[in-house]
Amino acid sequence: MKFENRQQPRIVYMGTPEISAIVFKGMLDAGFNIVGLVCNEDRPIGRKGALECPATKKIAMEHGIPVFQPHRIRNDYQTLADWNPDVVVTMAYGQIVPQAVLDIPRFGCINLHGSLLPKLRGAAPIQRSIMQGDTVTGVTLMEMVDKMDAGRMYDKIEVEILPEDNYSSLAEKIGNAAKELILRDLLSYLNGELPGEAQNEEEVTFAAKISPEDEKLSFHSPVQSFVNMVRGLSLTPGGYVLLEGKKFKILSAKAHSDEVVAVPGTIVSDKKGIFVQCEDGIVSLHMVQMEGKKPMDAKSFVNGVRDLKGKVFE
RNA sequence: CGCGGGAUAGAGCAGCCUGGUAGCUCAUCAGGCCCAUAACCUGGGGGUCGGUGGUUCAAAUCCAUCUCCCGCAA
Repeated sequence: MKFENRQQPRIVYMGTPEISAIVFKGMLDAGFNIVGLVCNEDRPIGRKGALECPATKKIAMEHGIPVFQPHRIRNDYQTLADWNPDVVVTMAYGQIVPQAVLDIPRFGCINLHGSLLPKLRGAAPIQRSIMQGDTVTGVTLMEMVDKMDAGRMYDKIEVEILPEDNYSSLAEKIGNAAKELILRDLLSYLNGELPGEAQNEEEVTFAAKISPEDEKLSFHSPVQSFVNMVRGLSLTPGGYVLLEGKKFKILSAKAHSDEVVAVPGTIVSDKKGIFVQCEDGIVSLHMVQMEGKKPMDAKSFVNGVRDLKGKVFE
């Protein structure tokens, strides 16, 4: 049989955060028959311990779509099986999907991955692409197999990374590209019109999850790599350095000059901003956030601190 | 009761411990200097000091309580 329209296939969508919600909502708006959402559990967010539900769950509730939030999909997937999907579409679900689940839908499980595979397999492709200074990345529609991001590739969309992009802005672009990709390809995929191609294992690179250590920035690096790290971590979680023992987040920064006039980390000027020495030049900090304070532009920060010039970031 | 920081002019902060009619930097307005300027000089406007009670002759400051914001941990 052949799927003639978007109402026919029974689709289960798996995804948790905002970027995934963009795709999820896009599919709903386009008229796909999504019979259920699988997302991670509600998590206590913030200081009050109030439970916050995933972005995708909010969309599902607005559309009256059943939601399944297994603690461990590895052991708990009967609900998904009961939905009897023809296909499972995943983006940024947040858990490893076991083979037993991959075997449920007769047309398999497909995933939208935020990189141009085989580059940047893994948990944080968007952040890592910025951190390593890439100027182009993208989204890949791929088959899910029992090995992380290793399945056949069916289609891709390239996304340009502009110098002013950070993780947040790029994630939004990737989310929209992913939406476009799934909308144009899903029926073709189900009808067997996308042959796909295997990934070249020799070109594989990995995008490791962002760990707390990754969030600590160092001025002992070239200006451009410093700026790329800041971009890759912004707006959340935000890279930081220490100023007199306190956490000082740097949410945006820009290369300023190639002068070297002090040891890395030294604030060489606090006129109209914060200018800090890096290994091979000076970086200008734009948005910053002191521990316990709101984010503010560097100029405002300077107004409230005396004798900032000459201090050294750790 | 998870730990901690904070709320003072449009913005960022100081003052609070040791109560006595509010100060700094920036922005803004006016004037000046200058070939010129985002630079510099002079002067001005702008604040019920988060809310509510209490102590006191007197509260930004001390006590109680409430609201909101943020960092960490999850």
